[in-house]
Amino acid sequence: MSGEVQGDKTLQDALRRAGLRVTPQRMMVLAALAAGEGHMTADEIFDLVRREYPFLNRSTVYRTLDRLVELGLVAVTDLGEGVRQYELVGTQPHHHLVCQRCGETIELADEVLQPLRARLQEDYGFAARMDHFAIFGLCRACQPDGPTGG
Amino acid sequence: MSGEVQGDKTLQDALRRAGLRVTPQRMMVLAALAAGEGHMTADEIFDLVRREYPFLNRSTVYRTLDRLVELGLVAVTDLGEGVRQYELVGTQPHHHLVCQRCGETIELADEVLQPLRARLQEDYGFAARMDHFAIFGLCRACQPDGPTGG
DNA sequence: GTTGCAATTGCAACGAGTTGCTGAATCTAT
DNA sequence: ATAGATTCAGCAACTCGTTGCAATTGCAAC
Repeated sequence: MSGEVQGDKTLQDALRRAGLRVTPQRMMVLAALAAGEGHMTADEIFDLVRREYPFLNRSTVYRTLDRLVELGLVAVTDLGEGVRQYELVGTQPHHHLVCQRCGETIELADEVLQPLRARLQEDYGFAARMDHFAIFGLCRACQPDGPTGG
Repeated sequence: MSGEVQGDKTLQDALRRAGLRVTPQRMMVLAALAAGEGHMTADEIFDLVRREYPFLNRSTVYRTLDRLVELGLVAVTDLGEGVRQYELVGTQPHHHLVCQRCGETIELADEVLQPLRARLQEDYGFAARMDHFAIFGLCRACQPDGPTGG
């Protein structure tokens, strides 16, 4: 990842504005996230960065990801696979319905969550951060027989 | 066992109906869940059961809890504390808003999630299992431009 | 009561993620 | 460019949770 990725500067600024230091490790984690399309696990990021910088430590990756999530630059999601998925925020937000039986995941448009988000803000004064959400349950095929069936 | 709890029979039946065996370990895990009020971690359950039955293994607790969750008898929630919370389903379902900054948790009535649940069923044919949900974000006090200014 | 078989347990080893500590690096001010 | 203050990286050890395997147990049929 020796190439400057579009947005590097922006991400650097975001770190600075939050009072965080800009370190090579952080930039490399960010670059890895930008290089990968969609979700990445911490380990995928770890491996990708280590191709160029083999001294990076696992805990650094995790700590960096935690900071980025706090900042709202990165979204974490537990899709129930035993590993968390990380993703740069900034693209179109989307979410997932995960079937607990067959494992299928259905993509969910963000607008479906808007009413809930609005209500939480109004009634509870709570700013829900649902950048990349996972909702568990049963997909159509795995449901017993619908509401009327048995 | 000294821990006969109201509902033991019902829970036994539920296991049987699901084709699962009724084992002392399972009943003890269930009894522990019934004894504890509200959420319990796997370790709390483990410790509680081991007071009477010191030979119980950790993995048995986890596997039992997994089965119970599959059956819908128990709800798991990750409140972001690094440990999962388990709770017997059957009481009034409730959920939590968790502030990522100060850690405060606000209880959320189940009815707030009904519209979302209904829409997921209608539009996606997906039966969301939200027994005990955690939604992360920022509470009123921790929001940059809150009512009292930032 | 005994038998047979599948489900379940315990064990040990593993994988993901976290934490306290110390030396190193970043940033600010000069 | 340098010094000082403070954050951050790397390490190692730890916790929570999972998994493969062999021995055991629950349950139903005899």
